[in-house]
Amino acid sequence: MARLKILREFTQGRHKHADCVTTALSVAEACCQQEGQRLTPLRKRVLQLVWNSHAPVKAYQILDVIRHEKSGAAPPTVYRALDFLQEQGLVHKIESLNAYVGCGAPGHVGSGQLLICRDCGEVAEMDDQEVLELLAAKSRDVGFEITSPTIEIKGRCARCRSKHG
Amino acid sequence: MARLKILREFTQGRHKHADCVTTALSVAEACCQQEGQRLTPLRKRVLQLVWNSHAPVKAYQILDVIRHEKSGAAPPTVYRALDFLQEQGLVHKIESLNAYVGCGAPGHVGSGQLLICRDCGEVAEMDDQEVLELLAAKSRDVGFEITSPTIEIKGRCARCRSKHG
DNA sequence: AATGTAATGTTATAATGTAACATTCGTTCT
DNA sequence: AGAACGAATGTTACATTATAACATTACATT
Repeated sequence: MARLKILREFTQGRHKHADCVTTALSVAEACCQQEGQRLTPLRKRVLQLVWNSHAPVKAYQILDVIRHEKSGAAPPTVYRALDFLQEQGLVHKIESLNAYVGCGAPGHVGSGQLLICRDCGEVAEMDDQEVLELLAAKSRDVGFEITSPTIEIKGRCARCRSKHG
Repeated sequence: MARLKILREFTQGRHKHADCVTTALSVAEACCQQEGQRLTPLRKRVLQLVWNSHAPVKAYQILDVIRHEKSGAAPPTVYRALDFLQEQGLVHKIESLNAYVGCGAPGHVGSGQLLICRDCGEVAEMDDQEVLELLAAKSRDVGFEITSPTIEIKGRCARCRSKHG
């Protein structure tokens, strides 16, 4: 089973979450630097709020926080930051939940496979070439050329399975 | 490339679309009959409206039509019908578009792979066991057990590719 | 400092979806 | 036939998600 990359793992029990956030932010800094993009304080703050949870975060949850920090924050404040972060591949939108998660490996826009645990709500991300290639091959059989697949898989993570049967 | 089933094809050029609709409706009749479910006139009409296009249809587009036919139609009128149709596997929701398409092979809830053409907007549906099995295997490697995958693939259909390069 | 673009602020509204309760319709039982 | 029950629909109100459009501010370059 080569080529299975994990971009974002489930937290198996406790972990030092501050580290996830710190890492994500410094990776983001580096990534934007490289691309000549500006990770402004607002964008950085939104990214931090997305990373504050291993479960998907909703735009209006972020807005609620930002409102307490900046008077005059409004939906576009948050959506624009999220759009930017998505373009940079720093966050993914989970379409089936209208919510957002941080991406563990930016530069890497919208191709991973998101694993969403129905019990604990956490989201992991795989990036598997075999899956993409198989999908591409099957699509080609129908004459279809893939530009961007959205793969969101609901199920149960290892920890929840071992916990309640 | 065994096991690749096509549940819903792209329309390659013209076709007698009335036939798609007629077939879908009678399949639905049979399917509900079998399951002891009631395909009421309202539900049937909504299904028909979903099938009227090979492109995804929005809930409020359906509502606009229904409003002209029944005074007092409101969002729940449509959403309830759509919920029922989804439960029966007669339509799929495309999460990334907030829109609906008819399913070519009911009884078959939420497992196909939707192919969405960025140019013409049409949607086809594959149901490929290999893809599902590969995803299941890869997920298992991470300890994850799939309950329901959402696979929505954007790209270009054969016809649009041959038409504009 | 002057200019131009990117980012953010601000107001308003559009688009999507659901909660909660009332009424009607169909079936079954007597 | 009539009563009684649950399923389906009607109805009102509102919650959630997202964008348009225009004004202002911040930043980089000249």
